[in-house]
Amino acid sequence: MSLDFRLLEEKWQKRWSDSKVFEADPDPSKPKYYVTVAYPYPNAPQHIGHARTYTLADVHARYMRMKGFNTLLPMAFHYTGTPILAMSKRIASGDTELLHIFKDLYGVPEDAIKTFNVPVNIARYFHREIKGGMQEMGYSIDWRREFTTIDPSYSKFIEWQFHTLSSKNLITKGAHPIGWCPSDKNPVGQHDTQGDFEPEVGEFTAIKFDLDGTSLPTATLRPETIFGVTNIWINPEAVYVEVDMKGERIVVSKQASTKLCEQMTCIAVIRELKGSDLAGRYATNPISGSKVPILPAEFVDPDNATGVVMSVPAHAPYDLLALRDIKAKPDILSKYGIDTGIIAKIEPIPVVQLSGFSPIPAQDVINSMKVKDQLDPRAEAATKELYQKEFHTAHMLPETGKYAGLAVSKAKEMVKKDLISANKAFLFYEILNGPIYCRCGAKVTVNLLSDQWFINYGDEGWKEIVREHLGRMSILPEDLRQEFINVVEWLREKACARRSGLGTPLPWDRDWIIESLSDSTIYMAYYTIARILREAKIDPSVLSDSVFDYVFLGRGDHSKLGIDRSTAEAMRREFTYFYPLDSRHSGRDLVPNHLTFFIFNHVAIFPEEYWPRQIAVNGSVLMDGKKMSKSFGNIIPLRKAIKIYGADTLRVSILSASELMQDVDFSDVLAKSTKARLQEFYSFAIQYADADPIDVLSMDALDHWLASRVQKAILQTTAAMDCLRAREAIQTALFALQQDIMWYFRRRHNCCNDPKARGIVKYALEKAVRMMSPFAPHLCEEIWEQFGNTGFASVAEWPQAEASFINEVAEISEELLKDVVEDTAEIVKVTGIVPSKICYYCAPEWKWDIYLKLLALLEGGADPKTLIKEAMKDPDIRARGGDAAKFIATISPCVVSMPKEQRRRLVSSIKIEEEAFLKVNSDFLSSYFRCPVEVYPSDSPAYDPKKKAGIAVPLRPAIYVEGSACSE
RNA sequence: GCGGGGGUCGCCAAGUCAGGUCAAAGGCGCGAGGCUUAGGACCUCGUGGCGAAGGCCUUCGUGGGUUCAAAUCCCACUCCCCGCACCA
Repeated sequence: MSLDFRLLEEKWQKRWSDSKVFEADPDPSKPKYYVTVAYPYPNAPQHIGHARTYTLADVHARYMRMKGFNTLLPMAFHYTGTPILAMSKRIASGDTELLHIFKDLYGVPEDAIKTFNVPVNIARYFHREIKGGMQEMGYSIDWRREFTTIDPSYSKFIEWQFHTLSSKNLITKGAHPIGWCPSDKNPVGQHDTQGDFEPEVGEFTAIKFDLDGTSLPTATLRPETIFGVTNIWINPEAVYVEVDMKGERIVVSKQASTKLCEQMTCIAVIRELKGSDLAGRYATNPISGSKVPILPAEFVDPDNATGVVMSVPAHAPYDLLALRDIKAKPDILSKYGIDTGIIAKIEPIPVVQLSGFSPIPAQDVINSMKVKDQLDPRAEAATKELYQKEFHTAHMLPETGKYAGLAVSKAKEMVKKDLISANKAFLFYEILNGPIYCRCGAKVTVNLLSDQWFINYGDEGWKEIVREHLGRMSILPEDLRQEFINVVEWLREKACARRSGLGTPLPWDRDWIIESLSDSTIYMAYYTIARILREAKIDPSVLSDSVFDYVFLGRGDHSKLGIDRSTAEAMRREFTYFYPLDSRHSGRDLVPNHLTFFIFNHVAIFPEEYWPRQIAVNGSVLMDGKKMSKSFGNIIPLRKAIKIYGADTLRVSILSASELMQDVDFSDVLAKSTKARLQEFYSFAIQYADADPIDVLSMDALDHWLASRVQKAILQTTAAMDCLRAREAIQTALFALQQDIMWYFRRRHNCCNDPKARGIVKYALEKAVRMMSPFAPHLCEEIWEQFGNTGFASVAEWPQAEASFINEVAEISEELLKDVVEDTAEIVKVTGIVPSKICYYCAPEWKWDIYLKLLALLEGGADPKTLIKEAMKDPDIRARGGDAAKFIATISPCVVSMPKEQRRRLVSSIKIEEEAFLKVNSDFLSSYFRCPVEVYPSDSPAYDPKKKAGIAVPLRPAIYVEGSACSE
């Protein structure tokens, strides 16, 4: 009886859509719940990794809907940004690698690709693709509110956002270095480079050493070591130029002069000279005034920074090595006509004190890492290691004047600042992980954008409000709260606009496009009005700031907005009904940026009552234990996965494989076994479709047990759902409950034709179907319908535990029976006896009295150490004498180690009538072990050949197994 | 370096916040049996060691400590993953 999941899914998706069950409108008579999830960037199809976040959000929305909330889950598409532009360009230029990805990996049809030379067509194509996937997954989205971030109305909304931020002085302007293609005259991000390398920009301090009236800027990452300079290095074979920089003469490598042009204006080359022309001359240290020689060194790369390096042999392994090399081969000097005597005088000058090292730490590192010479690759590693250590732990020596005693990390900043303000240095930016090439083939350089716009997340007043609100927000999982707090602390100014890309132009400087992390922080508010804007056919041009002020801030007079009054009021109603956002869902990679910006922008723009309530974050998905990536070829597009496994299977697999923040390891076996489970659940459930309703009056102890277990499952599942522990919810609602039902079956001798039993099983299944409905909605709708219900399971009421069905005595008794079965089976197994008769001996009254007394003592807070003494104070127990003492001694360890909850249950329940209970169920035991079963009181057993009765303990009857030992 | 997450009995993975039902759920894999001409599917049992009576012994990254009791709490150490931005 194989079930066609796809057919079933289509059936229910159509019905949901036809009946508009997931369309939410304001309804003041019902409480609302508003869930959003980060909208997708449509430059590729989604894969099962994306599905995790969206499925969890959907499950959450579905759960809240069943709990009676008027729940809204909308979706939109984030067209903003540059990657789509870059892709379009690559397609237009016939890039075969990308064509291959589109065609073979993503399955994009040929004629669609033909349109991809227009960037927005890529977005439109994948938009449709992603949306199709979401619909096929059965997400309960209100599609009427869909939009894209390049819709003109959305742009007006973003303009309003930026005007509002600006009016609160949260937008600043400044200089910002970025990776740059000198040929395209455009910034380059990772997606613009050959091999997808993210350009890393490093900041060098170029310190100006005076050279007979011109200056020689030595570029360094460690300006604080200026005190230890013994000489300057240049590459003797490289070409240097003397240039005019803002009226000042400087000498740098030829390559550096080109780069300086990108980083500042007014560079004019005056003359070229060879590196060797500089060698042997002296330059003046701008801080100490001492003169140091300029020496040739091969390791100096003219294409790195200024091509001039200051030598600090005490702390820089390269410098020490170069000096050593030169000393070993003084003829290098004579080759360039330099007096070989000058190097003899050069001695390293220590600048910082690094504990655990000699005054010349560079020497220590060279020795320990066995670096040969300046061209040895280990020199690089040695430099890194020493720099790390010094930066974080070393302190400046007394010889460094005002910087003495400062930590290197502090001193570095101070020296840099002081030198720059004294015009003795300037900043020079360089690509650190270069060379990196733009896709056009040009080498990426650094450009200093002087008029960059920022959102000032470093604003202390703003941070304070964010901190305070964050403290009130719910963060799921709670473990992530600290990370959010940290992010708020180190957030600084964030560049918020770019020169290119899709998106909204900055309203006051239209050469800039607002970048994607800045135009996606408050759009959850836009969903509340998107439908109205479309339905009322509002012309975007009338969406002035005052309209948004009215709708979102309740400011202004609606008669002067320039739009229809009823429309304005409808938008305001919609916003005030659904806002604040109750839960924001996203993957954990967005914690340090989007999710935090989201809080920042909300508290800056909206009134306090509309600030977000909760953030829910989930981990990612691995494929067969490996990260999904194009190069591994292990990405399964979502729609393909749906075709293979079905939506419900995917939903349950992804959410049941691990808890919230852990990575899920998806695999074919996981999906297949999940599918089998769901299939089994379905086939099992429909067998009970026509069962009678539960008949409370005729329920026996076992029925009460199952009914009680159902209530426990409801309680536990609900608690798990409340903190989005989807895995636990599925485990409980599906697997645990199923196990209980299976046990019930065995107890009924696998025969459930009895209408009464069928009724109770259906009752349990009906609860399970409701609880599974958020996870496997299509399958549950199908069962729900076959169970004879009208309406959708998707909006059925979430089950509530019925207190009258909770029956601790039934549960304790049933546990007793399971324990008895288990213990008996253990004995049979270990002894190898083939049982011909089994006898059980139940503990006598007096043991129960003591047992319960001990439990009560512990419950009353007695110290486990003195429990025995405490118990012996009791006159009734003393009266029993030795037997009692012996009994207490045997059971006290197990009484003491009993979990609190169990102890409480036993103390508060009425006593279990073991003997009667086992006698009633001796048929079951007898058929289980295929032999006669007898139950006796242990104080007067009618048959006890091996004298076992004495060891009986409450809830642990003594067992005697009689039979022939198996000879093997 | 800073910040965050993690290391559990073949693999995946619960359990840790609130110490005790924890030799430690569940899934996968593996082994035995049942069912089948066989395979698959399915069902039952087993899957740290020992055990002819329900027990005992050794385990939760490593080493200490607290406690009647530690996978769980405290301290130290170690290894792995991720982020440190202008990029979605």
